[in-house]
Amino acid sequence: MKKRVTLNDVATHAGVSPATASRALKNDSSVSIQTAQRVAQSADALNYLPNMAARLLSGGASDLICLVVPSLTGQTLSRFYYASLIAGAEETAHQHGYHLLIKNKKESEGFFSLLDQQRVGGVLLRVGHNRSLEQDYIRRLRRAKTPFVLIGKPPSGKSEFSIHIDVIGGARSLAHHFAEQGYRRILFISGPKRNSDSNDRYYGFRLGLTERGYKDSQLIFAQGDYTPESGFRAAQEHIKRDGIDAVFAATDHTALGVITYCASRNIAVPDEVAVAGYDDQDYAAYTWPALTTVYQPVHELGRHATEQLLNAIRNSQTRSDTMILAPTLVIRGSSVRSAKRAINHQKSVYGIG
Amino acid sequence: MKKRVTLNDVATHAGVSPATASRALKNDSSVSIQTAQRVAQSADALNYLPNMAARLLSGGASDLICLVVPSLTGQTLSRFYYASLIAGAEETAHQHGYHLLIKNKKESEGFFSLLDQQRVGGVLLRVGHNRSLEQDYIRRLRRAKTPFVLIGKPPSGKSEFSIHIDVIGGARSLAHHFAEQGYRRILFISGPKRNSDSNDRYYGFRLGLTERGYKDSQLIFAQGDYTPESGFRAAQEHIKRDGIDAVFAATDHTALGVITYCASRNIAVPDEVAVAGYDDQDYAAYTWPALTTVYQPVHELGRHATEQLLNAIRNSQTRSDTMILAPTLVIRGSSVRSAKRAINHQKSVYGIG
DNA sequence: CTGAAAGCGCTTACAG
DNA sequence: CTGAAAGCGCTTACAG
Repeated sequence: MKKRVTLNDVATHAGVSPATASRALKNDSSVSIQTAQRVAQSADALNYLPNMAARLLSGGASDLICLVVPSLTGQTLSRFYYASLIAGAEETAHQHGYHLLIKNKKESEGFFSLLDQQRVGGVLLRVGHNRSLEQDYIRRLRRAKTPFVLIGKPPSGKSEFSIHIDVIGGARSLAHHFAEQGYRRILFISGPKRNSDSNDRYYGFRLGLTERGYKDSQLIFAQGDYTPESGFRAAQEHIKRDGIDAVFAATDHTALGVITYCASRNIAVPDEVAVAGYDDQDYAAYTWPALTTVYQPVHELGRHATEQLLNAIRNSQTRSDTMILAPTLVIRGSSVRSAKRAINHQKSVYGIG
Repeated sequence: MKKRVTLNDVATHAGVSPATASRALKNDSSVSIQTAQRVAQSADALNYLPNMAARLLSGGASDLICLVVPSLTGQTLSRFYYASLIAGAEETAHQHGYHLLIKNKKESEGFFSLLDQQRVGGVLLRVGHNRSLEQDYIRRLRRAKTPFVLIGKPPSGKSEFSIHIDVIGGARSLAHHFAEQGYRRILFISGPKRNSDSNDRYYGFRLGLTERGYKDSQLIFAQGDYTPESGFRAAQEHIKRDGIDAVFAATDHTALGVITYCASRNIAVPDEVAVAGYDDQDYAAYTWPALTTVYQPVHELGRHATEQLLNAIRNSQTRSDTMILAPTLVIRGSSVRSAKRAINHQKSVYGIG
């Protein structure tokens, strides 16, 4: 069993002191270029890997990044979203030699102890679910001087680096699409109360309708919770009673509940009632009819957030920019009323000739 | 800014040496009970948290657990599955004071360096996708003497601790259900080639049919890849040509493609063709008709795997048991041929009748 | 630009 | 059962 190679070995090999080797390896500008090169070569030749425990103990930086998310299983939305987010973050972290730690937001003590011990080099914090808890996190992060990036909109009043998807814009463009199709009485089925994503979807959707001259009375709000069941129920309660001709559900899952309700009651989609969702889940192209929805670049969100964080770590700069990613409206059969066109659309989706 | 409290502080407070305090805190049997209690109280009183970097550097054990998964985004199956698995593992790890690291299996160098440096206390390795790579992992894990638990069936010939869901049993019980319903010509749509899960679903399903007296010629195999699209295509190719009256898709996603195909061709489900999937995705209860499927306790899988790993870490015992979790057959409307009602629904829903 | 030295906070033989 | 001491592998003032 060969001994692990240490900084000392590298230093000896390069003919310098461990101190110099240490500096050279972290690109300290005080080291001469030739020395730095020599050390780099030696490290390479010996296949040197720094011992993180030692580095950490003596005040060095950690190569761990922590992604803090709300419960992975709570809402039906979450699994899809967070798996993509984690994948994007992990991939990017790995490319830069970092490792990704996952923490549940509600387990704050565990996280804070990590922070107090400076065990993580940076933090990705998903926000928008529990402002006061999130404020606690931000406070602790600041105190620990640990770089962080917020995923979602930052709690108001603070300026942090944050990144989010333009949810309002996505919902707005969907409203414009509905307007083009000429729908007159529209049902919106929300996610859980106080969920900022759901609120933004409602806000953007209403904004888009207003811009197209709709009146408040043409938009009906139903409380939902992101589940298919809540979509089914809201459809059941409102579609007939309120003469609804189009439904925008805050989530594809919820839209699926609406489609199921319509199927069970012989209500033709989209000809009697148009339906749209949000998220572009895996299956959205394969419901019947295929579901109009908004694609969110969640994987890219994970990537960019991590890249920004690594930037902040390396430059120890505290920027407070906001980065916004654009979603994409995906129009499918469930919201396009021209029957023939819809059929053709289906055909092309499924490669039917 | 208050100084961090160290082992030394605890030792002083308890009136013992740091060495004794260290031993007491890790329940070394050589410490007297009274001393151990006193130290524990002091640690409590001072709110002591061990410095993991220091512990690690001096040969102590890590409080990190690493979960190694194949790509989180590759197959459509994966997101649902891995988000649940991660959630179960994270939750359990946290309860025991451990932190969870996520690694992509294909990024093996990063993982191996973690291993070589003894930075992780234990590893959860998801297997069943790439035997030779997985063998490499196991070899390195053994060499590093790092405790690990395999999630999935272990590569043959080796005895390791492993845990998996009884996929064969789940598919078998679904076959029995199909037999009860009296279906005569059955289409199976697989996942990707060489995917062990998919193979097990096929194997178990065929076994179940054989047990009920079916002949080989009554079961038709179609190659799929877990996507809805592959379900649509396989249905298109086989259902009419081969006179299929029931379809078992290796995944709910794929089953959804089959249902969509049937809807697009006015084929009544389940009255003309019964459909079943596997996984019990969030939406399975909300397709039309609701999808018969097999629920897999993935969250529990994550929990149990982590618990077993922590056991192995604490007792430094090398067990080689296999733990098997039972799936649950969930019978819904898509496979139960009861009614005129269903036919009428179908007709009106899709504007036939 | 470089080196000698102290120190980070623990663990673990080694003595008693 | 307990303590003194060395050491884990790095980083970083402090001198030059």
